[in-house]
Amino acid sequence: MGKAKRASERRDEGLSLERIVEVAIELLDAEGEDGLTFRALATRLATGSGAIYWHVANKSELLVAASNAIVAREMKALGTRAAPRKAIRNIAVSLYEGIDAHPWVGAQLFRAPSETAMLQIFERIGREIQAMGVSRRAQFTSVSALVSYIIGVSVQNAANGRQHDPRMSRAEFLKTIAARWEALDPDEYPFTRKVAAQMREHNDRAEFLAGVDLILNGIALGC
Amino acid sequence: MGKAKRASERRDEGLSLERIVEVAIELLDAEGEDGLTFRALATRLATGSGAIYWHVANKSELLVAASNAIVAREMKALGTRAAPRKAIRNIAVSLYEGIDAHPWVGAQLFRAPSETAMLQIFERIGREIQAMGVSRRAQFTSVSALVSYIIGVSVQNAANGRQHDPRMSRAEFLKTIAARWEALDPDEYPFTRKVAAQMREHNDRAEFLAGVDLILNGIALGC
DNA sequence: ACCTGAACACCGTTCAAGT
DNA sequence: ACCTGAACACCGTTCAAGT
Repeated sequence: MGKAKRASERRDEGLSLERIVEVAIELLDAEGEDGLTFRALATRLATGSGAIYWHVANKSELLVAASNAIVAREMKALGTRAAPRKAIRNIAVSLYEGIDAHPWVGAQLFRAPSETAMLQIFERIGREIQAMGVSRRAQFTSVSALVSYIIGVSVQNAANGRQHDPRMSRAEFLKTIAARWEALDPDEYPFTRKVAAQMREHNDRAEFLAGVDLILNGIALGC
Repeated sequence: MGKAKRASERRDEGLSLERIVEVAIELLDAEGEDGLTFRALATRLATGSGAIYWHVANKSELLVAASNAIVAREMKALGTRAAPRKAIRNIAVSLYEGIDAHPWVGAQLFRAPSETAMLQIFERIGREIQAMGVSRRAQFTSVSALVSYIIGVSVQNAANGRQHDPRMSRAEFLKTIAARWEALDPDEYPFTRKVAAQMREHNDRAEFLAGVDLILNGIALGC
């Protein structure tokens, strides 16, 4: 052993999959999904666009690798010691914030659900559900529901963030939506009109966690 | 009144937004998201690609219109009379199956969450939550969680369906995945290995509905 | 007012040619 | 084994010209 795997560390010369993925992530974060082109990538890597194809089969594979890298990073950063419910909330928040910071990960997770990424999340939540004492036969359903909810809301939140003009503040944005809700047809949208005020004041992250708790309560009922 | 709005009915001549959207949906259903190009659309409509731009601003707007049309159709087809919990399950199943039959709707709902589509779903579920007697202050959170879960899982399910080779049966597919789960590293994936058998036998639609019930149970606890 | 279709700018991907 | 970069096929979108 000893210096056996030095090669994987610093290599300023030549391309490598890691280097390509790293620069792809930079591009995606800086300019969004449309910013990632093989031409832009090649320029930043000071090479020809064809060279990238030596290390990666196509763009879709590159996106999978990039989003796997983010999910793995987020999961690794998690502390390991917390009570089960608290631990699940931590995992949920990490993913929510990770996807919020890298919205393209969300899109990717949905376009081509990556098994490796999903498995990591599934496993972490599964262990906590087990620790909560959920019955053997309810475990699969409980974990599936939680994972789906957490990923689903995180991705929707990230997609929503890209929707509105970034010069508008969050408060202004909510105000605009709430005003639109209040102006809806009273016969067609009675309920939505009634909760418009709550829409104006709600906090997305808090609602997300409230939803996680709702599911956890439902799960706890079963055991 | 009387024959005042006849013009909106049959017009075999000339283009119209409705006609364009209709053909776009046919194309999307038949050949998937990549099949929708302005050139293919123009050919099917027997016109030039530029003509379409007279009726629709760009491709993104066309996708929004097409997916709104599907959601509206699905919501309209719903019966109106059922007990609240049953009604919510009906809405959930309609969306799940609608998105399963038109996977591109799912992708679209996430790429650019359409306010009109979301509002329709939010309103329908909201009325039922109100009918369940959920307290005023818990209503917004309850409906948000349900809508997020229902849309999220439906979209993920549709995306998963496009993943694997269509020649493989569902049972074969699950068997393959379960085998892969069982072969995972015992130290890194103890939980996932343990539930691999349940993965092999689970039914996606049933798990989806079980998740809805979990949330409904959590909601009912609060009131 | 509405349609036509060539033209433009820009992609992902391939591949013969190089080192 | 790995890199280069021109070439190919294919997009969305625009726009001068038509009716």
